[in-house]
Amino acid sequence: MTFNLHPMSLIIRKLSSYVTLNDEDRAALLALPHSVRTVDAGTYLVREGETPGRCTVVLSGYAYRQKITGEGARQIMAIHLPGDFLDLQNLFLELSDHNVQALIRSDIAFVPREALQDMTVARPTIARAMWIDALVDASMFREWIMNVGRRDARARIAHLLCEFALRLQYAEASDAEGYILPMTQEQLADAVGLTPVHVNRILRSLTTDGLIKRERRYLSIVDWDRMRVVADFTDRYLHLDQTRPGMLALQQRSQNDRAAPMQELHLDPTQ
Amino acid sequence: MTFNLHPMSLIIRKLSSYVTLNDEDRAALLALPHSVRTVDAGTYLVREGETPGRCTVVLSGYAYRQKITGEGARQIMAIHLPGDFLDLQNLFLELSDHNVQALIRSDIAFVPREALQDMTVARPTIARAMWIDALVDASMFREWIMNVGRRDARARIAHLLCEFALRLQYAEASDAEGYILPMTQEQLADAVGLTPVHVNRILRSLTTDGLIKRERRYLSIVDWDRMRVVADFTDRYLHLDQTRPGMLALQQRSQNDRAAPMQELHLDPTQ
DNA sequence: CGTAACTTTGATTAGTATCAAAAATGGTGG
DNA sequence: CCACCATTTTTGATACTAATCAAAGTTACG
Repeated sequence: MTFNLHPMSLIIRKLSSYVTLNDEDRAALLALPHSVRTVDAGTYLVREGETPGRCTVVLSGYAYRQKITGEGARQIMAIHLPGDFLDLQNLFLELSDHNVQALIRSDIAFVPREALQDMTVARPTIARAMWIDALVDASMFREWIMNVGRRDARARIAHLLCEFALRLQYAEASDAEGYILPMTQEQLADAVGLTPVHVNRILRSLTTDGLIKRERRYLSIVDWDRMRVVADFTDRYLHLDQTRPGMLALQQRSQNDRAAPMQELHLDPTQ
Repeated sequence: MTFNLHPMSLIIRKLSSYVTLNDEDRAALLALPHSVRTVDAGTYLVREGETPGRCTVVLSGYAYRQKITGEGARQIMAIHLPGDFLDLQNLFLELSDHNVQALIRSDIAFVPREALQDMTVARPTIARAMWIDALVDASMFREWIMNVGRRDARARIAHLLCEFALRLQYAEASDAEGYILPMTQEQLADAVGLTPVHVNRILRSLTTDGLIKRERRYLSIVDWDRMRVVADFTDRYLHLDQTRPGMLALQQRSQNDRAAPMQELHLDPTQ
């Protein structure tokens, strides 16, 4: 899978989902200095403890954020799709607190950090969009804390599968039927805080229960209604409802097809 | 515990830990419209699904971020200390994806959301500081994902206790000996993804093993060296190393006293 | 000083991890 | 195009951590 478009067009598309860019904004983005490289699966894009001198953007493929505990256990904290910025999380922090790796062979754009930092001053609208992007990432981190902290194995895995389906659909990187799950079961396990063996068993149980279908790595969610319940999935945390010129149609569709209102929570925890 | 200083001075102090504010920046902050209110424990400061019309800052007391699963289980995703902004996470997002509540009776400052948004355009340095603050929050979220996903019960709890100790010390809200743990064991459980019963057992085992000491809610870490190992704790994710005029002394001290170098990880996960 | 909230303890169960190994898949070079 | 090897997925048997259920102490508070 090689990348043909102008790399910055993907970024423009992404930022346009958060704010309305004017011509100058677009011109500034197109003028950003950058290089593009194809990297193999596993290539480190950012390393814990280092000061990234550049910001990276996924053009094609996937990347993931990861840390290793003192015991050697790995926790995956995020998966990134084409169009995602990888280093807004580090843009203003001296030392990276986690690793970022390519999940599969991917095309990556590299932009000098200073160029982006300068842009945050020169072009407030772009700054705002990048800020929003970082906030949405943070929201996903919060949901993952909940996923791993308070849902059982079945719900955790189902939740991750739902999240992928929706994000890929929004990124227009999947057909309506399903998608190619880009991760091994071991990586899945590290994303949901389980063992690979257990992930395997749950995946099959989801399959035999008629919630999902799998052929090789191709996965489709067969019964969205039941799946949403099992996964305890609501898409609010993805913040897909921001101003998205030109994406409203898609948004509508997804809301009808799959995001039918779950009954509202009105729990009032004692404190 | 009532709050006597000018509310904005706390914010200035906080932001100064990330950037160098000039007189105009300080003046702009002091001129921010705001109100102060004392709220009881449990008071909701932000509700999931709502659009917060104001940004809140903890002046005294504590606040926490929280979500409830469909099954009714609560996950606490962050604890905030005096000086922390609560709504930078929502500043540019339409609907809040989580709840924020006061942990104990607290003094809270409310700033109109637009006033802060305007400031991000008018005063880039302040914008940058607020952005950094949000990024540090995100870093803490990542660490919590790892805590809850890949550490066992003992390490999880120990880690949280270490985090508190360090953050409180930096906020100069604790003496050198220890601190008042502001949470019930049930809340602790919800922060680390365990049951209160199990938290209780682990706390005692940490006590009998001579790692911590407890009198009522007052907690002190007796053996930092062993505690750091048990907790798998490193403070990098707190990003206390940003430019901090006037706080270098404290930082030095903490590095000598408690943050002695752990042996570096050089694990190279297969991918 | 009485009551609600919180902490502590015990006994049992459930959910995942661990260990081990076989089957399937994917890629590579001959 | 096939044989081979590494990786990934699947399965089984057992161990263990943490959850659950239940209830007694303890502390905080009006």
